[in-house]
Amino acid sequence: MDGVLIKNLSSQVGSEVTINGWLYNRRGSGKIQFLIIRDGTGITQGVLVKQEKPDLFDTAKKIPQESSLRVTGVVEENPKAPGGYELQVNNIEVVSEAEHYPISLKKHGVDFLADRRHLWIRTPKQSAILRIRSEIELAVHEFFNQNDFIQADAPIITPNACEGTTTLFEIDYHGESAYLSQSGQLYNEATAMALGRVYCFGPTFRAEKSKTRRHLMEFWMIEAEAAYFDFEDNLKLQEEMIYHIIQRVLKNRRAELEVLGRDISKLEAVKLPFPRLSYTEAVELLQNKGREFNWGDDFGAPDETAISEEFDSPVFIHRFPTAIKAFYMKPDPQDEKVVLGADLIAPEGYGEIIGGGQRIDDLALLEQRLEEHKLPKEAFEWYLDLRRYGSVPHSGFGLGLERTVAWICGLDHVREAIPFPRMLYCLYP
RNA sequence: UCCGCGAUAGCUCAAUGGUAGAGCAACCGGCUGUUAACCGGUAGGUUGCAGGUUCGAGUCCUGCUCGCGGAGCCA
Repeated sequence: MDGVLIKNLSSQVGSEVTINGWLYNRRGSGKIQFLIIRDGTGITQGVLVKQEKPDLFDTAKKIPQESSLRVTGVVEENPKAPGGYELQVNNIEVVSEAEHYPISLKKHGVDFLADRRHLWIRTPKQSAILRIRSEIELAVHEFFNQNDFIQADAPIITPNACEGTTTLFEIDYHGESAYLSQSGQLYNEATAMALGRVYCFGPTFRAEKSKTRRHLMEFWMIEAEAAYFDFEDNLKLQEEMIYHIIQRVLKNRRAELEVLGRDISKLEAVKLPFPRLSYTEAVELLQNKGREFNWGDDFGAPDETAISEEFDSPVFIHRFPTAIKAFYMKPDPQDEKVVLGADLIAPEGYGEIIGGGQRIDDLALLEQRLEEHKLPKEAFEWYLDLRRYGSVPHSGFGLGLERTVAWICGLDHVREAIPFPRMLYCLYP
């Protein structure tokens, strides 16, 4: 259909255009009214003066909130208008008159809005978040493409657990037990041995009964894996990717960040290289801040927040005790008590957004680890093959998309970082 | 699974154990540049469910249901 996007109105001043959109709100008096119109790219207003077009004025006055309409008018610049431009309306075609809309523009609670998520996403803040999410996804693809990574997606339905420890969603696979993927990493290691540098991007499922602002049952993860990448290569890749994402969002989605009221200076403060803290140094930092923490414990959310407070950029915590990390993590040759793994902690208390590290490339050690973790060796035979046939040093990581979106947008809960969040006991809509 | 908090009009919230109320939304009317517009009026209730205490319970007690926040686990 013919039409101009609201975001492009600035180039149409003086000409008559049609906007295909929805009626977001209406303001005005008995003699003049302002139709607030949204189209997914932005918000503008149509102006109607009763004296000039009495019939159209009365018709417009009766159009209910969220009706779909095509508004034709002449574009004018006006600093009072949302977005700086407005339409002197000449015609309105109501595409579909809406029933009484359940979401008013006033204050609502989260429960109420979450139950109507399919409508909530029409509001300026929610749609701004989803536009930023899309920008982040584009930035990721662009970054990997520029760095010679091939997208090779991992399966969603898997025969066994990758790490074996977390709870999985079980499904009936034609009479056989199967599970929804909780990580594509093991498959990434296989594709990396085929393609060199790979990444996968898709939904991931965790059935843990987690009930916090950082957890979803279904979330999207970007996982990269590269052959002949050592631990340091991997950290460098991660920080450059995050930096690239931030720069692209700052460049292309500044207006959306402003809609969200995000403190943009916090994002501009992110600088390369990111600080690196060994686990042991992080423990000392926590102890110096007066927190009770013993070497060998894993960090809780409040610990991560306490560490991130010390830095403007995301901070790497590396070389964790072997006992608290996954079976495939490569031990540090300098100190066998720790592994070459690192978490990236986002600033402002947003917690871990990346987990990654160098993988064990030695067959015997990997077999020993599977035994120690009491994992069924048969299920991992194909994975062990990767060490039998041309094993190489390799490293990778996984980035949680929703946590990244929440951090960049300054959200207080990851549920707003995805169009339709799947949370504990929350499966609708 | 554990700890804490909550459930009153469509929504957001009030109401010492003593007649359930306001703002917004809806509906009617007014207003010539609005910015979650504003002003006047109308209508709107099995106070989450089931028991109990009391002359009297939205309010106190017990159980249940649902929701929220946090912990653990993790991205």
